[in-house]
Amino acid sequence: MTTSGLTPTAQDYLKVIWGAQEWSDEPVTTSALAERLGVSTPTVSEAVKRLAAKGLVSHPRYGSIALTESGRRAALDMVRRHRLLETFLVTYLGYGWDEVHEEAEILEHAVSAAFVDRLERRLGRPTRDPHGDPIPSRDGELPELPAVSLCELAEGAAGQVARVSDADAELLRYLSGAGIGLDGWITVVRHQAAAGVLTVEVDGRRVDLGLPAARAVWVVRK
Amino acid sequence: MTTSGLTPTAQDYLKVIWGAQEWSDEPVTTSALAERLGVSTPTVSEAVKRLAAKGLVSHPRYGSIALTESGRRAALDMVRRHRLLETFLVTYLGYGWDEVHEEAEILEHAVSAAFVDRLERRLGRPTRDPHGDPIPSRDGELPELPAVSLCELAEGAAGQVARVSDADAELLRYLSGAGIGLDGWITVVRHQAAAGVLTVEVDGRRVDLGLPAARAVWVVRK
DNA sequence: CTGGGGAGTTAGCCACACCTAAGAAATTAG
DNA sequence: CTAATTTCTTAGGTGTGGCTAACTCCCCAG
Repeated sequence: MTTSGLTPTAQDYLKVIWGAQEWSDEPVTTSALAERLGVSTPTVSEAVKRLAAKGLVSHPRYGSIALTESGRRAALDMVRRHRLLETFLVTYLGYGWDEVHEEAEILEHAVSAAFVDRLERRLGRPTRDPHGDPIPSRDGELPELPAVSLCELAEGAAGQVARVSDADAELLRYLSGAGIGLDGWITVVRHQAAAGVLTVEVDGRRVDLGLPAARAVWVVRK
Repeated sequence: MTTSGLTPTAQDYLKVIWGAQEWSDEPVTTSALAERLGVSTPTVSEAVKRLAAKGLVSHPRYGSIALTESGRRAALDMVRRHRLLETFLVTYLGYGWDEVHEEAEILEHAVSAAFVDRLERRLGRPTRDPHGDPIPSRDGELPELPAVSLCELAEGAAGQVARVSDADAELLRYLSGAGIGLDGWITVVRHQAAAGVLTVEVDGRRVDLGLPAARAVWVVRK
């Protein structure tokens, strides 16, 4: 219901705006959206104008873009679709966790609400996707998990992997190769801030992670 | 490969042209396509012009529209996608055979070639969809089944249901209710051509079918 | 063999989603 | 506090996919 009547492009904009809002305090700007969506700023300007006309976002001239309540609902519906689809691709079709994002990105615009509900039931109402991201409920609830980035962990501290950013498929493959996967245990051995390297121990093996990699891995302490 | 680079609309046109070519000898006209696609004739005219420019169809001015070889390949790829998806929706998500067509109609444009191949493997390389329609192979082979419409059967003759047209969901529900399903046995009891009614026997029960219903059911004799 | 009438195409319009180039606003620098 | 720079928007163009209205072509009937 909430996403019907929206074009795939509009759905994408809402999802990206939601993500930008969620993961940082910086204002959501035209250029930031253009960057993430891979389009020019005028294209974003026009699209945001259309979204505002539909009451899905607010955008004071030259100001920061924000979702309205109905915009947020639509965005979360897309996130729900995306994460359920990723779960399906892994558990039913045997995709790797590095391969699902692109496919889900397209499929999320194509499946019906009935499909999503059936899929959720069939998958056993999962609470997180293959990367550990929580799956929003049908009514827009999004469980918050108490995880922190590997970077936040002090030397000697250990944690269980709860979430890994799916933004970079290459990185996901690297992490798999290093033995890092969901629910695995990691101990931080040494911070080398200057070198931008974090040494961790996984399954008794030592692994050096660059800062981007370390930032992408979220763990639950202890 | 063969369908990539085509818009969903173009894919739909090709599929409909293929269907029109396949199921009747009548020339494929602009107005026939407009009818089936639910758009105006000028819209079809423009779209066909674009398809012809891409070498997917031939259309002599004011003449009949026909697929080229590459057009046929693309159309069959869409048919393959559609039928595999219908099979999936029934076997994995528990859809009824009357509910799958619409959903597959959208999904067929969204799934990747890799998805289709994985799905086919996962489903055990099925040869027909939930309505008995044969599923084209990846290289465009389409098994022909030796079935005839119920109408062709003489009084007293029996046959096994091999294929039911999925064009009308209402009709599919009616047939299910009457106990008619894939692989079931049917005996023709009486033709009443004047009344447009065919009396058949299914599971020991007598059922009266109207002509549209009888035409939609295909059986293998004996 | 000439007129209609119906089918098909062209013309001209709108919306969406993209672009580049140019102009307006806000912020930052001097 | 002006000036320069960055950022955003407007202007104008393209392609796809729709529409209605008007025109053109083909064919059949008289």
